[in-house]
Amino acid sequence: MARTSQEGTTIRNQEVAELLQTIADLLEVKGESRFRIAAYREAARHVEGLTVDIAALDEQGRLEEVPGIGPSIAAKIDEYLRTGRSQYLEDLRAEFPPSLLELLQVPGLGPRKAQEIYSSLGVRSLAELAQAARSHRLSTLPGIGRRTEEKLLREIERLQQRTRRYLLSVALSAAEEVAALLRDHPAVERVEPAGSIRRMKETIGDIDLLAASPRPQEVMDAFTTLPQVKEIIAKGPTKSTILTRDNLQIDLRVVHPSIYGSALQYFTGSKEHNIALRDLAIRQGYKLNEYGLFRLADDRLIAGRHEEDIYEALGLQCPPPELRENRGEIEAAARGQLPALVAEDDLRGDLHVHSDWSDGVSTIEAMVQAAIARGYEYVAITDHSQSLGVAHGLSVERVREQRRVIEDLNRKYAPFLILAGTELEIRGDGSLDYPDDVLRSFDIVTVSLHSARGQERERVMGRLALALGNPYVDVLNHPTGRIIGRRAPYEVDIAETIRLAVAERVALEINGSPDRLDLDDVWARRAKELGAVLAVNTDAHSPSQLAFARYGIAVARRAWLERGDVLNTLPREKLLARLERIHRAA
DNA sequence: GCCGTTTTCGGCCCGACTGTTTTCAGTCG
Repeated sequence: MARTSQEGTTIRNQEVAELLQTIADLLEVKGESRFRIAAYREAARHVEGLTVDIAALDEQGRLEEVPGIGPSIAAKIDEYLRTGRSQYLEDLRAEFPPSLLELLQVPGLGPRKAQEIYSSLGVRSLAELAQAARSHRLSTLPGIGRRTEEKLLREIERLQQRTRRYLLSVALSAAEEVAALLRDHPAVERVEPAGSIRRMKETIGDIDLLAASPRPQEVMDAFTTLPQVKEIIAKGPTKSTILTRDNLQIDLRVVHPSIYGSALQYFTGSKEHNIALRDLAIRQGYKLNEYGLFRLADDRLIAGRHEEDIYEALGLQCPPPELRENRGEIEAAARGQLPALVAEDDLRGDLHVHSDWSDGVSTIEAMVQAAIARGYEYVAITDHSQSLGVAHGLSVERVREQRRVIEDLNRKYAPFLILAGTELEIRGDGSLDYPDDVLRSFDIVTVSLHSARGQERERVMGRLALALGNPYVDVLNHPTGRIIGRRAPYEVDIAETIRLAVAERVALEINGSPDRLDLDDVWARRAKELGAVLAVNTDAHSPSQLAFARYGIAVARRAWLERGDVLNTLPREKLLARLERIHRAA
C-alpha cells in the first residue's frame, strides 16, 4: 500500500535525528569546532521532538522553520530524504574506520582522548583499546595515567556485560528501595527518584536520586556504604555514583533543602526539556540551573524551593514529569493548555485479565477480589481462545462452562461486574478463533495476534483488517506485539492499524505489562490525535499483576492522554452502553 | 552551523567530578 508522508512520521524523524547525531559524533572525533558539533546535536534534538513529519516539512520547503536548522543542515536533510544518503556523512565516514565510533561508547572516553588514542597509537576498536591499556601504552599519552588505564579497562568490561537498558519496573523498585533506606537517615529531609524514572520512561539507563539535606557529606557516606553497593564509581561532597550488586548504576545528588525544587526540576530532565527551558529563561532575562532561577541583571534568586515556582516565574504551567520531553509541552504550558492527564485513580476496571481457566495462575474469584480491592467497578475475564494451545485456550464448550461460573460470581459480588470476555486469537490464515454466534455471546471481545508472527506486512495487515472489521470485536490487544529488549514488533503498519481501529470503533490497548508497554507512548499519542480510543489494561495473570496498571497509566500520561481518551475510565453503565452500541451497530 | 528585545558578528546551557595537573581539560549528565 502507498505510504503517505503522514504514516511514517515517527520513523522518518527518528532516522533524520540519528543522521545528524552521527555527523556530530564524527565531527567530534575529527576535532571540529564544538559549536558546529553542538549545532548538529541541537538540530537533531529539535527533529526528534517534532510532532509533524519532517518529510512533509521538506516537501513544503519549510525545513528552516525548525529551530536549529539553517541552510546548511536543511540541505543535508533534504538530500538524505530525497536520496536516502548524505554525501557529507559518507565523506566523514571515509576518514575514520567504522569501529572508531565504538571507542566513544566507553564511558570516560570522549572524543578528544579517543582521537588522541587513535592518531597516536592506531587503536581502532574496543579490543585494541583494552590491549593498549593492558600493555600500558595508553599511559604514554599526555593526560592519561595508570588510573585512567584501569578505569577504561573496567568500563570496557562493564560495557560488554551491560548492553541493555533496564525495564522501568526493575529500575523503579531498586530506586524506591534505596530511597527508602536513605529516608531513614537523620541528615536527610527528602529523597526521591528524579531523571527518567520520574518521567516514567519505559526503560532506564541510570537511576538518578535527589536528596535534600543540610549536611550532604553524611548523606554521601551513608549512600556509598549501603549494603547494595558493589562498587563506588565516584564520590564527591555532593554527588556520588555507585554500582549495585544487580549492576544498576545509581547517582545520588544532595542539595540544600532551600533549593530542592530547582534541583528536582533540573535532575528530572529530560535534557531536551531543560535545554529548551533554560533557553526560554535566558530570553526572559533569567539564568536557570540546579541552584535556582536567577535574574541576570543582579543575580538575584527568584525561585528555587518549589519546582512549580520556577515554571510559574517563567510564565508556564508546571508540566507533569511524564510530559517533559520537549515534545510541545513547553509551548502548551505557555498557552495554559497542558492536558489534564489521566491518573491511575481514574481507572474503573481492567479489560484484559486471565484466570486459571487458561494460562493465569489464580481463580476467577481471586482476580475479582483483587480487582475489588483496587476499588474497581468491573473486570473483564479474557482467557485465551481455543487455538492457543500453549496457553490452554478455551474450547467453545469450556467457554460455556466458564460463563456459568461468571454468572454465579456476578450474583455473589454484585454490584461489582464481571464481564465475560475473551482474548481472541487472530489465526494465521486471518480467520477468528470462534464463530460469530459464539463471539456475540461475550460481553467484550478483545483480539490478539500471537501466532504466525513472522508473516510479511501485507498478510499481517490483512489479518488485522479482517479482525478489526468483525462487528463483535471491541479491543485490539498489544497492537505491535513487541517485548521490550527481547522481541521486535511483528511486521505491522501501526498508523494503518490505528486508522482501521478508528474507522471500526475498536479501542487500542495500552498493555501495562512492564515488558510490553504496547502501544508505546509515541504511538498512543498518535492514536489519540487520529481519534482513537485507548484501553489501559494489565494482561494480569495473577492478582498482584493488576498493579501493572501503574505502568500502563505511565505510558498513557506520556502520550498526553486524558480521562476521556481511555475506555476503562468509564463508569460501569457507560462502559456497557458503549460496548452494546458497538454490537448493535453490527 | 545557527541565530538576533545585545548582535548579520560574535556569541553559543552549565556545573560536578576525575585524573593528572600545580591551575585545568576532558567528560558527563
